[in-house]
Amino acid sequence: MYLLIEKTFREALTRFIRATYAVDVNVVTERPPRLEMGEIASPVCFELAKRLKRPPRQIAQEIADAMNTLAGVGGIRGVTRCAVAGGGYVNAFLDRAAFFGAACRLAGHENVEADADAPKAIVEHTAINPNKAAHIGHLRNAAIGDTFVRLLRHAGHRVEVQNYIDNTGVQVADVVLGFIHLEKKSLGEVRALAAQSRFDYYCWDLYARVTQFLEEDKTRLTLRGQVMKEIEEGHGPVAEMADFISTTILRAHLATMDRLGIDYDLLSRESEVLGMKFWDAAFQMLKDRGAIRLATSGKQAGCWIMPLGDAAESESEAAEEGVAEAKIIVRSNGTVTYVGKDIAYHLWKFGLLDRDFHYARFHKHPDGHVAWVTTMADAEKGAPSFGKGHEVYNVIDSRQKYPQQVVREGLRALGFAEQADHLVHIAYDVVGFTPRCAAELGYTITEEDAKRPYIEMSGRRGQGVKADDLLDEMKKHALAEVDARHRDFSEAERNATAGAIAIGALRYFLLKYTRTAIIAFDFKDALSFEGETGPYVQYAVVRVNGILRKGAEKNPEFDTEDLAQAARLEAGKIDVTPFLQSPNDDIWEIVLLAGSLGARVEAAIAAQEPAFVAKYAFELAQGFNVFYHKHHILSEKDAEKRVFLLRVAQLVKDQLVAALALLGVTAPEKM
RNA sequence: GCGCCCGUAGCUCAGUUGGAUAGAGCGUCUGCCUUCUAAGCAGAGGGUUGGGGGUUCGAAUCCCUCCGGGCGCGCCA
Repeated sequence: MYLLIEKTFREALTRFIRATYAVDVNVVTERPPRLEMGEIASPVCFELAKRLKRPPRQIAQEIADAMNTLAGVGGIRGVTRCAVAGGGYVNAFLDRAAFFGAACRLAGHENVEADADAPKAIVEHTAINPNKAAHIGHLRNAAIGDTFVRLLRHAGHRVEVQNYIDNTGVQVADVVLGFIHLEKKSLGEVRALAAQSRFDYYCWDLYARVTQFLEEDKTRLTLRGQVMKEIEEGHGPVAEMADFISTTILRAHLATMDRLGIDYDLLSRESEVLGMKFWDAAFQMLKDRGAIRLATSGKQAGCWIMPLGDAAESESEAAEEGVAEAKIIVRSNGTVTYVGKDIAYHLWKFGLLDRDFHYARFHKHPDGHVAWVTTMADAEKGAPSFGKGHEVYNVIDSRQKYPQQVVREGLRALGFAEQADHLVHIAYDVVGFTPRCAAELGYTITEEDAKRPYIEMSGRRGQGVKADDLLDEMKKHALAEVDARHRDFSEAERNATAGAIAIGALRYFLLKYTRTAIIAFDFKDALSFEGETGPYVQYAVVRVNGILRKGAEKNPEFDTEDLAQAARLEAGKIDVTPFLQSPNDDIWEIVLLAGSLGARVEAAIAAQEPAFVAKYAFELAQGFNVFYHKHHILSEKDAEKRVFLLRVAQLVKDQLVAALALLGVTAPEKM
């Protein structure tokens, strides 16, 4: 609601300024520091003052006067008047009653449905190597990605969610190596093991052992080389074991993500990127379009290289100095590098490659949604049209920034400038431990590590908090709290409530930090259900539930009267203006905030920053708690005010539920 | 060496394209449950926005410089 009025106000200012002063300025708006100064402010006159060489206040007065005439005849919908403030701000005051009515009508229906033929956004996230259990660093990736998907869908975008599975890389090979050389297990024995234990946890430990095994004696790396070669050939017992491991662990990852409500449309696997020869097609394109060239001298002789940035202009100098300024795409032995494969894959994502995968159904999410997988086998019928994205968002940690840039440059070099501009890297920083937390978990840390602000999680070394362990721990914690409060709950209620709280706490914890913040994980922070946490927000919803429930239960005699009053309120027969102008504006404050979800979602999408929405949910819950303590709804004597307060509570609840849904969190009925 | 990110209250972090008096949470201290759930609320205390310059009517935000921390730059994936 706020978003709409803000936009209208901005447009009115822009039009007026262009018509009157014949200048084009970017009109920005913001919230004034205090409500009595209005709800929208624009500092545009400071900029105009410079250009017109006139005092800002004078211009502001002219604009405000003009806007008032406009507003008076309904020129700016939702705005009652404008005024000059401070040194030259133009402030707008909203029609509070109209805002309230519109916000109530819109609440819960703000999301726009996407057209089936609208441009598609592809979001890739999660992408965990399928050789060990997921840890909370992986969870941060998935939570950011999943929330971003929800934001895009809320705003009416068509979205396809992909999870890239590197099932042929060293990480899987290392676990295969572990089973064969350290444990001397056959495929049959590995299968049996997987059937009777948590396979992803088992591999977690084995992977760490393999890492150590290889570090102890570098000559053992030849074993890895052998395993990788056999995996790449795609048949034989080693390849079969690799496939079994990666597939089993992928299922474990999906089960973990299902606990958090994270869905995928497509699981695209490296094995098919290789098997379908995407690279061959891309290689031809790169050569045809002159994006890469064969180096004939210097260190990179024999490699196919892609000049980068400045190197493109000064390549001869670089060659003379023997400096490697270009990115190697194909090695001198003819094998393709990681970026090469990634360029090929991104050509497919944008629908620029004349090849496609075969698809098969792989997994059914709890909500019934089917995740498809790429396959070398015959295609199953009924697959949606995958790929051909208009925009591509990759949620990958910030260390991958350089390779992502190279892929973008590759697209540009191929002449796909528009696609290159539409390839967005949603970078986030890692999750580490506080040194204290690492020590608690029993990891040996050096003295140097102890002084660091955080210690990195490492699947390779087997150091990390496993996602399922943390979720279990949080649920246990939540269950204890539920038990202490609600002895009357059934077993099913206890579980459902504790589960919702655990997910709320975990997802909020992962999303409240902005992407550039390094999360130093500590159980104390993560397990907290007080203050700026998911449960705090859920609790506000529960409070509204309580009011609505009690209102109906305890006062049946109220009921008929309130129903009649509520009907009058919806019909606009009750003048709510006095309620929204109470001496200190406190009710208006919460109504205004409740009507601002759309504006926050837009900002979150523009900045690709899910934390904005988490922050909003917390602020709204906080605002409600203040309102809740100040206005006792059910004991309010004035029937008109009572139904009004009740409607405000309902409005806040609707918006809290909507904001939580964007974060992938639900609120229980009671907690 | 080159490039990117970060430095804000005791701790952990916000601060939307430069805007009005820099905000939360945690922790500390003081109050509030016989009225809708205290997973809550009210209040107190806590700041040279790493230092120094500059641009601007206006800087936590932009530029320069220094200090401190992190990451990336491979014929690894």
